[in-house]
Amino acid sequence: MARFIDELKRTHSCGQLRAEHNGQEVVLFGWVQYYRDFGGLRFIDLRDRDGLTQVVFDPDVDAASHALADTLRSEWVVGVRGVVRDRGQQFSRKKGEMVSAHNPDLATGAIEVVAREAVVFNRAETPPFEIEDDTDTNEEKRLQFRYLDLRRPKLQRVFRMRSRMNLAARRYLSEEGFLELETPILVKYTPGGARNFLVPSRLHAGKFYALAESPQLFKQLYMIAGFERYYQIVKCFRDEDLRLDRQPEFTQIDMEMSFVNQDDVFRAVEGLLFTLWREVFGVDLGERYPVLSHGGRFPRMAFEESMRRFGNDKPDLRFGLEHTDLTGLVVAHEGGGIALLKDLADAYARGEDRRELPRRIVKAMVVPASAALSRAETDKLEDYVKGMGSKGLARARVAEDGTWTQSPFARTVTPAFREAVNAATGARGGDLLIFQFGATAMVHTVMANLRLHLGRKLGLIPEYGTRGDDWRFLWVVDPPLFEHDEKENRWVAAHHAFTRPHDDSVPFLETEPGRVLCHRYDVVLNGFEIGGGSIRLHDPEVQTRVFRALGISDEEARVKFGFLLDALRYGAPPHGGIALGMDRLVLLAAGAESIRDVVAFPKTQKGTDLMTDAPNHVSPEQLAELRVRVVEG
RNA sequence: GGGGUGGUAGUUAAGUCGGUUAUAACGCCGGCCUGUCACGCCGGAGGCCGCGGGUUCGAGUCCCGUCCACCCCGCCA
Repeated sequence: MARFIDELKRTHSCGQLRAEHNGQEVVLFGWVQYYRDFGGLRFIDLRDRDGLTQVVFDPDVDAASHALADTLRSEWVVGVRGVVRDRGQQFSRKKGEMVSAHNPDLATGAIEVVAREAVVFNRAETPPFEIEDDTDTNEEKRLQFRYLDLRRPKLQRVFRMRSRMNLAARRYLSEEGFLELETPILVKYTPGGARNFLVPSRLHAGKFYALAESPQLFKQLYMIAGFERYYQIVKCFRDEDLRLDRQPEFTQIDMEMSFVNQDDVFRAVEGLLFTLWREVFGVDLGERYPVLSHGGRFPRMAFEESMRRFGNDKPDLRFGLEHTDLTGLVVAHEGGGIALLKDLADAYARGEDRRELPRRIVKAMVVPASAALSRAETDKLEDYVKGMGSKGLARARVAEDGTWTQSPFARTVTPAFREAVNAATGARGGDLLIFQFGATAMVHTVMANLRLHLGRKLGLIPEYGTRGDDWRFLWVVDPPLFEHDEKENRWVAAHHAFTRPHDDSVPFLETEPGRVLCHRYDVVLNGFEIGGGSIRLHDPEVQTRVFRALGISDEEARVKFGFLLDALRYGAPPHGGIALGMDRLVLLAAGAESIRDVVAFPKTQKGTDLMTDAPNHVSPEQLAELRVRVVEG
């Protein structure tokens, strides 16, 4: 029977001991963080998930453990029995006088544990990098040794936060009458939306399951089944390209409610987010977000306004640098003397482009004079936007008298158009105007990214994370139900095909699909979409018309969504819901740099796991059993 | 699929106009040290310069290709 662990049980954690424990005998287990060897006297800092405690090995107290301490190295796993002692005053050889031996930088810095007995549970190879918070080791190496990276207190805090968040969410939702219900992960493939990962079926050669991209259809079936309020903290899978805030598998706090409208969903989500921020992050959002006149908490912005002012549907409201849409001015001034814009104005004049559904637009942004961007810097911005499909970055420096200099437009622009642009954008002397024109989506993408890029560059927002408690929540509401696919020249569902259109939009379903708005909503925080959902379409008649607008035949609809269409015919309650991105919530709350910092075992941007080397090849025998053949590409 | 950034001891970086022995810090190993706390001091080991090809008398450095990681576009809520 082993002395430590079996007989000597851990009495305290390494973050626990204080002066009040002076004189107690304790048993600590942990990892060697640092060792400081004076020959005669040896110190180690012992680390467990709670903190660090200094252990001193004194030959006059116990010669055996003092000798053992000579062998200790970083990350060895050890147990210590010893006595807590106030560090008191000690003679400092460096300073030549008596000084306090307390370490104010350490929570346990008032005390130390004098070892009476020690054991090495396990030695450790020299780790490939040091286990400390301010590591500069690159992420590739840290992901390869993720289990070591996860030892760093910084990451330990993130995953404790995740754990508390799970608990707080479950408690809140349970108290609000939501039932935690499970949904399948192996599901039927349904086309549209995100790509699914496919799983070959051994029992049905040549057939495949899909990994659920979300529990969407099943949570609706729970509503039809009469459970009224559902939630689940659930993994979802999407086989799409990755980004800073996207992993191929990720976690959602998924919710669905019956007999509710949009306001009801908003209130439930606001309540949840208030709870999480209060209980997990210690922030009272009530100070910034009192109850508003509509009964909700967070401000709301129409999708159209968000696109117009910020160029995307997830605006970061922490700073300005808003966009101005100049399309109307350009048309009114017939290009304003600028050859590049004349063509666009003419297209509108001929009716090829329409204001309701513009294929091409012109936008501008004012960079304040205080930014003092140099020519070299704006040239770099031009390279940056070209990477996003832009042809260039036209700009104009506004002089005190309102004229433009340093601009390809300066020579030909009409004074009237110039003044109109200055007025519309609010540009003043010294400011720099930045223009984008061309395909709508490209202009929005470029301008939205430029805004964020400049916001960071000018220090209006930090490179990542949040300064102080600057949490800016927003509901983005009323987006169009359909998007126009330019390549295939047809309408496609902007979200999924079961989103409820606005009642006053329904008449446009057949005539002008682009004008149909819907009860879809995203909750946005500091430029991240942290959740999205919709009120679902439960009226079979309108559902049929939506499918028709999408060019989906009844037959096709039956093949794709038959089970849900059937279910909707058997008495579906009005219902709606939302899914919150758990990883993104933690990313923001923890002030992390990337989603990989808040996922325990994340994939790289190419979807590989550097630690396990997934995905990998499998044997021909396995493939044969699945009746799958790999084709060389 | 496209654009950009990076890859040099275990780790992080420097490496000039192509030039002969590729530097530094931390870490590691050995030694000394009874009050340190990122201890200190002395000594030492450690390199496929991502990989492949080319140019050259000579390549970490120039050229071509390729792999890996990251950021972005497309894609994706």
